[in-house]
Amino acid sequence: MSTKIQAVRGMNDILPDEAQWWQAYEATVEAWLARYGYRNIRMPLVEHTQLFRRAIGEVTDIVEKEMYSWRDELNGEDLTLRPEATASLVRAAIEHNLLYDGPKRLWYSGPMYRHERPQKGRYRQFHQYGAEALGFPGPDVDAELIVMCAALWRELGLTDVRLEINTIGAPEERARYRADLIRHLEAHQDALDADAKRRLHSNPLRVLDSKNAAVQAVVASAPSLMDYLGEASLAHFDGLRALLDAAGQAYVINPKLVRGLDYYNLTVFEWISDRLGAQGTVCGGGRYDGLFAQIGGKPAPATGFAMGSERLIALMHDAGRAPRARLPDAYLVAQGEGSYAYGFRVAEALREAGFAIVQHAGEGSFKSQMKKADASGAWTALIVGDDEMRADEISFKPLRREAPQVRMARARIAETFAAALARLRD
RNA sequence: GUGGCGGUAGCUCAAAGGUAGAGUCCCGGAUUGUGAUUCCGGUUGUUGGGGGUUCGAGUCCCCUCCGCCACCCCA
Repeated sequence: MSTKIQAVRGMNDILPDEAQWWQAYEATVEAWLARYGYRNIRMPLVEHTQLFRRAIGEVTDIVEKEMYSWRDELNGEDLTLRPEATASLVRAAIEHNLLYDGPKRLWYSGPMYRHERPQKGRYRQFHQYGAEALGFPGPDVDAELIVMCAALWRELGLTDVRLEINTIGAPEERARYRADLIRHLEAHQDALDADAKRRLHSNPLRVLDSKNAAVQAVVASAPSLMDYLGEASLAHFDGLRALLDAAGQAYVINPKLVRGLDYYNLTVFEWISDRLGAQGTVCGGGRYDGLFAQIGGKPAPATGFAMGSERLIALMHDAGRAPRARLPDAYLVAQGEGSYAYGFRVAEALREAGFAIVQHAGEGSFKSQMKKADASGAWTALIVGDDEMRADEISFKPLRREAPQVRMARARIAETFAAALARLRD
């Protein structure tokens, strides 16, 4: 038995080289959200288990077998690490009456937890950004959400992300369809696999997107949900399509797209990439007009999406747009009695002026300090030794351009340094 | 959760049952306080972990952990 402790399965460290990509991604996404008028909201990672059971649905895979749930022995509460954040966000909106003065556009981000078997693009702790438009009933906001995603993909440099949309109607329409679908599936029971049989009564719509060929044959002859939609549902869908068309946004209608969470109605959509293997969905969402009432709030229409950070960042890697790290403007090398303290005052003065300065710490010969200066990627080395201290000066040595080393007075070092650096970067 | 493939130095990978290696990285040196190129030298390690077979196991067997792929599911 090893005594070495490692990270929990499916929960990954994001090391500095990779974190650089995350920071570039996060900066882009958050600026983009702001441009569409979405405001940040932050919910806890832990919620009462009941919230997810009621919001997501008892017979979904998430609730049945993927939630990190436990009983808090200190007070007997049943708690769960959030598997998604829409339920939390709606809970918060109800709890704080956020819609009292009208609709809201909100975004969140952070880790989510699902106990699945890990795979590339699928982790037990994964990260999402989500945008939710609360209180807007019309297809215009559905279209806004979809079109804004397309803008983000462009900005992240991603091509080959395609859009699939569908409508799953109103709950009553879906109930009538569901009854007929069950009848149809029952009539062909012997062709169904174990999974389809299990879902036949609990969640028959999930049978539609089965990958089993025999099941698909049964599905092909099944009634279509589209034929059960009333005038209002059809108008909503037509409205969405008209807006997407007007925006020049290409899409495919996938009648089998039903999505895994129970709270959706009318519009559902997914953005999918073929470059990620089996975990190709990069963003998914839809309308959930019933959720507010479902978890005990005043009814309110709502629509939104969540996108997977790991998957999008994987696509950014694929697209090859490497983020540029901020390299130090100078690496400060010091040698001699009292040189560190002297150098530190110089470094602080430069940092106050906004420069990134790395000061050598610890042991190291002059030569090895210079090697570190080079390896740091810094534009320049600042050198402090006995000579410089005697003259109250600093030596300035360019590292990336052929240019002479010069001495600078410590007084007004920030201005002198700024001017010299600007000349170097010309 | 089911099935398949894999795990050797920080990284990328060799070693066909017989002394664990290469490249890279890192560290030190090449005449006093000057980096990157070059040259010389050095550490890379319980071969993921545990057990078994064998005179001998990185190599064969079992268990386990982790990763990857597919199913499943979704972000």
